[in-house]
This record gives sequence, C-alpha cells and structure tokens, in this order.
Amino acid sequence: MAAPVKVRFAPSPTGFLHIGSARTALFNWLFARHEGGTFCLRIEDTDKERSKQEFLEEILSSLKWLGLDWDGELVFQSKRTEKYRAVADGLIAKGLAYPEDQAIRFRVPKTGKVGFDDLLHGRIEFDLEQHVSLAEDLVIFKSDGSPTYNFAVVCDDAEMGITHVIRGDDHINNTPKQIPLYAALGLTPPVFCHIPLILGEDRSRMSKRHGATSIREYLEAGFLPEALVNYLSLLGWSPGNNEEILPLEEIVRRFDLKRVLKTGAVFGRDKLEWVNGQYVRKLPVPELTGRLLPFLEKRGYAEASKDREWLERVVKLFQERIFMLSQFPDLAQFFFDEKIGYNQEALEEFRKDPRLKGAFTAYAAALEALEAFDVKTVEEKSRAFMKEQGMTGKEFIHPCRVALTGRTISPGFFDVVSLLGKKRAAERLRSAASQI
RNA sequence: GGCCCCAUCGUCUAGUGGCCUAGGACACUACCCUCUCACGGUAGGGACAGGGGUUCGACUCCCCUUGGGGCUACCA
Repeated sequence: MAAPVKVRFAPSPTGFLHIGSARTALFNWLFARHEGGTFCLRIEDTDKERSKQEFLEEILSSLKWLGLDWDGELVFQSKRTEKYRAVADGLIAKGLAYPEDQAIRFRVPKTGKVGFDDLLHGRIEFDLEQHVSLAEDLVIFKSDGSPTYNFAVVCDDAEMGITHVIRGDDHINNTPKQIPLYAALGLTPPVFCHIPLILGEDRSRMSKRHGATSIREYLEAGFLPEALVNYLSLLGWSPGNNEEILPLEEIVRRFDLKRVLKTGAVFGRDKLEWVNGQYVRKLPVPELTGRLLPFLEKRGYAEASKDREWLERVVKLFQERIFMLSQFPDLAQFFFDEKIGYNQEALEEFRKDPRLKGAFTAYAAALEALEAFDVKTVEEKSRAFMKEQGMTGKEFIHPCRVALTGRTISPGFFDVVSLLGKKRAAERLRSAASQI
C-alpha cells in the first residue's frame, strides 16, 4: 500500500486568485480527490509588505466558488516563524548554515549535480558548476527575521507530510535549491510534478495584458464555475476519448496526473465561452433562473423576479441564445424595461410599407380581443390575422418584432408576444404605429 | 548571457513504432432547418518545425538545428 496522497495549494495573498494559479489548484485538487487523498491550503504570507487580508479572503472565496474544497485548517506561514527559526538554528548548529549581515545562509553544494525525478518530465538534472543561481549560498532567513520562500516551503512541505508537490513548471529551477535542504535536514523529498503554465495568445505566461486573469472577473463576466473548471481541466489534460464536456465527478474519476501534457496551453476565450454555453443549455431552467438573478439585480431588473413563473418562461427563451449569464439582461431587456429604443434603421425601412401603420393598430386590437394568451393561441390567431391582412409572415412579423422589442433580433416572435402579455404588447404596437 | 523546460491544424487536443491518405473540439466558410437571432444538423479548408540517425517501418525512439517559454532576489 502506497502512503496516502497529500497535496497542497500554496497561494500568496498578494493579489486575486489568478487563472493560472487556479488551474494549479485544480490539478492538485483533482489528483487528491481521484486518489482519495488530502488537499490542503497553505497561505504563503511571509512577505509582510505585499500580503493583504482582503486578498486572502478573495482567494478563498474564489476557490469556494470553483468548488475546490480543502481539507483541514489553513496553514499560515506568517505564524510559523518560530518553527523555521528552530530548523535554521539546527542547521547552524550542524555547521550547515551561518549568519551573515543579520541574514542566515545555507551552505549549498558547489560541485556535482542535483537532480530529481519529475512525475511528468522524468529525470531533471542540474550541473551545479554551471547553474549560476546555485553558486551562492542560499539565504534562508532574511535580515528582517522572516524566512525565505524556498526555505519555508521545504520546512512546511516536510512537516505537513506533503507527498506530491504539484506546481507550475516555472518552479523547476527552484527545485535544485530545495533538494539540498531536504538532504541537510535528513528528509526525503516529496514527488515533484511540474505542470505547464497557462499562456496568453502570444504564448507568454498569461498576464493582465492578455485579458481577464482573476477568477473574480470570470464570475462577474457570467461564467459558470462548473464550466470554467471543466475548461481549465482540459488545458493540459484530456480524458483521452474525445470527450470534452464532463461532469466534475467524471473528471475526478478519470483524472490522471501522468496524462498531463508537458506543453504550455494557450488560454482560449472562445472555447471557454463555448463550454460555458454548453453548461448554460444543460442547466434546468429554474436553476438557470436562480443564477441569473444577480445579473438582473445588477442591471436594476430585480423586480422581474417577483413573478418567478413568468421569469422562468423568459429565461427558457434565452437559454439557447446566451453563452454567458451577463448577456441575459441585455438580450432580454425589452421584457424588463418599457423603454425599448427602436432600431431606427428598421423603422425607416418599415415606413416604406404603407400597410404597416394600420396593421399595427389592428393587430393590437386583435390581440386585445383574445381570451387566452398562450403561445399556441397567439400564433394561431396572429397567423389568421396576417392572412386577413394579406401579409406574409416575413412582411408582418419582422416589423412587429421591432415594434414590440425595439430590435431586429429576438426569440421566437409568438413567444415574445405571449410573454409580453396582452396589455404591454398592444401598447407597444400602438406606440410604434404612432411613430411610423 | 547562463541554466532549465517545451515543440501535432490559428487554438485546445487524440496519438505512446505499423490501426494515420493523422481523429475530435473551438474558431472560420458554405449549405440545411427557419419569423430574425441562436440552438441543432451536414460539408469544407486547416497540422506531425527542419535535418540527420535507429528500424523492415517513424507523428511516435536518439542526436543536432531552429523556434517558443520559464528561471536567473534577503518576491513568492
């Protein structure tokens, strides 16, 4: 029996949760859940200047939003200074480290090779005589009394019993600094697995200039967390059978660290949007409606949720027309707002047909005469009305669509009429008639 | 500059020596469906960076070149 897996995600609370970090967290989480192991969080807040409480809260809420739950208590490096100090003192006592200008330096080996077996890359070796950054003794305690990253990481990973260190491959060059530390401490290093970074369109590490990088921005843009997680899991990994839209449980079940690619993947917004659209379409309407509520509120359409049944019918009309939640208030605006702003070009076009003005008015009356106002009835009566008027569907429906919605595009016309209701539909038709 | 990593369609990827005249998805184009839009459906263009080996046989293994990226802090 192999030892139970224990991994960690170790963010620094110096900024929002970056999409790249989130992917690293996700792969750690997927690996832990797949193996039935433990996924913990360690807050690397040794940089007192840049670490902020608000960033910590932001990171935690982003992880929760993504559904990446962690095990056990948070470990704060800032609260463990004593421990690091004790370890450093031990090193000094053994002559393996020494104070210098208030700082403590660890004597690193200057000749030979340092290497490790990476789970993904296989053997990676460094020739100490050529690796300039390894030539100087490693500072493990700064002169301000706080431990350095490479030192704290080793102490913590060892003490927490981390079995697999899964991190971005930008850390490959840190590994040869950490290995000698494990040796000096008499510890066996964990298994290292360096996964590729997420890239921007120009193939350089994804950063703000490539667009949205914080998880919060994706939440606000109207992405579904399960869609973002699905998409992220496909960056550098695939189940191997051409399947792409997979429920989280299935991703967990099939996730295999060894199948992760070594190549950096470009973050493609287009495909993310497509994946999100797939999830939007799969959501039961009541559920989708609930998720749209915050976006409606933000636009001042909170009133709309009072008639939940009606709102759900509206949502259903747009379920296949949006791929991001944030699109809904815009596309369905004419359902929530009486000010509909006519598409002027279209209006101009309709003025060329002398029949329209009268048809709008007559249609308004025809609708008002209806007893039932369900979609089926509306469609039947409307088609009969068109026939009476001697107008084709195209001649009549397009102008009416603009009269009712202000726009040239909308969900099915009869659905719109029915959901707008008798009163509002008639009002808008008359209003339009007066304007052409 | 030095060190390290990487290399299949524009992008995400399948592929682990013959199943590949390289499969899927996004995007793009055309057509179908149709009251517009979207969804859906069908079709199409589009890749193994280059050069050497190894082998009966290389997208798959090795080497070189080229290209890209990362790291080079008393930041994490």
